[in-house]
Amino acid sequence: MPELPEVETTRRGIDAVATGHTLKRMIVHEPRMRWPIPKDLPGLVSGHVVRACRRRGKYLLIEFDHGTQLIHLGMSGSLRSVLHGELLRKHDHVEWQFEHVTLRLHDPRRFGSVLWHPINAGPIEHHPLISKLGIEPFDPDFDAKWLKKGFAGRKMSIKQALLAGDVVVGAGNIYASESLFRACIHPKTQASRVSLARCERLVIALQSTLHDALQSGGSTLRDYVNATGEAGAYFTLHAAVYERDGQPCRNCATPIKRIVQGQRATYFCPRCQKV
DNA sequence: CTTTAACCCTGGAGGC
DNA sequence: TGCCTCCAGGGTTAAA
Repeated sequence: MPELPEVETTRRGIDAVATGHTLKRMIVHEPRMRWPIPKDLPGLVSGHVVRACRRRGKYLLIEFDHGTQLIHLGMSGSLRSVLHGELLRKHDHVEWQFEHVTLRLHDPRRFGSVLWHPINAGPIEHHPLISKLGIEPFDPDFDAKWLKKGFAGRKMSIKQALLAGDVVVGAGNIYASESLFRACIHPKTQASRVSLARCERLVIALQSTLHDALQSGGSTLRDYVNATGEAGAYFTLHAAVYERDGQPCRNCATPIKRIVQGQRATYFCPRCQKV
C-alpha cells in the first residue's frame, strides 16, 4: 500500500523524467478508476510541458501551465517508467508518453485516481480532495502543539485520528501502528487525552518512521515498484509490530497483539504501549 | 459538529 | 486441480 514514503519516492522518480519535458501523448486504457478518468483529459494535456511534479499527502500533483493533474495510487497503484515498446501488462490503465520514456500507471484494484484541475478553477490547495488534508509531517510548523490542538475534542482513538489524515497526513495503516509503537502510546488511547509530552513523542516517532521508510526506498508493499521501474527492497522498514501478532516484541518480548479499529487492523505491544 | 459503516476492486490464502 | 468464501486496504461518501 503506497503510503507517504512510497508516494514521495514515486514523485522523485517521475520528477526526474518528466519535469521540463513535453508530454507527447497521454493514453487511457481503462478509465474506470476510483472516479472515471475524464474523457477529455488526454486531449487537454497531450502536447503540453510538465512544469513540476509535487506531492500533497498521498496525492501526486503534475503541474502544467494550464492546470494540474492529480494522481492517487490508491492501495495497489504504482507508477513506473518503461522503454517504448514494452508490452502492456495487465492492469496498466494509463500511460504518459514522453520523448524518451513512458510512464505507466499499474493498479490491479483500481482504487487509484487520475483527475484534472484547470488553472482557472483556482489554486490546487482549494481542490476538495486537497483542502481538508492535515499538515505535512515534515512541515516546520508541525509540532506537538499542532497535534494537541488537532486532537482536541476528538473522542476517537489516537490510531484512528492519526489515520484520518485531517490533522497530519502521511500515516497509513502500517506507519500509524509503527509510529504509535515508537512513541509508546497505546492505539486505543482517546485522541483528546494524549498529553502534550506524548504528542511530542508522537511527532518524533512519526517523522522518524517516515524518514526511515523513505531512506529504505519507500517499500512496504509486496508488489511495490518505484518510478524508475526497479523493484523496491521489500519490508526493509523492519516492522516492529505490523503483521507481527503473536511474535515477541523486539523491546520486551511480550507477544504483539492485533486488534481491529474502524475495520482496520492495528498491531501493538500491550506492555510497551500505555494508554 | 463528530463518528461509523459501506463501498469501490482484485489477488491471494485457506477450506473442502 | 478447481471452486468457493473471506479478507486486505485508502479514502470518499452517505448515514447515524
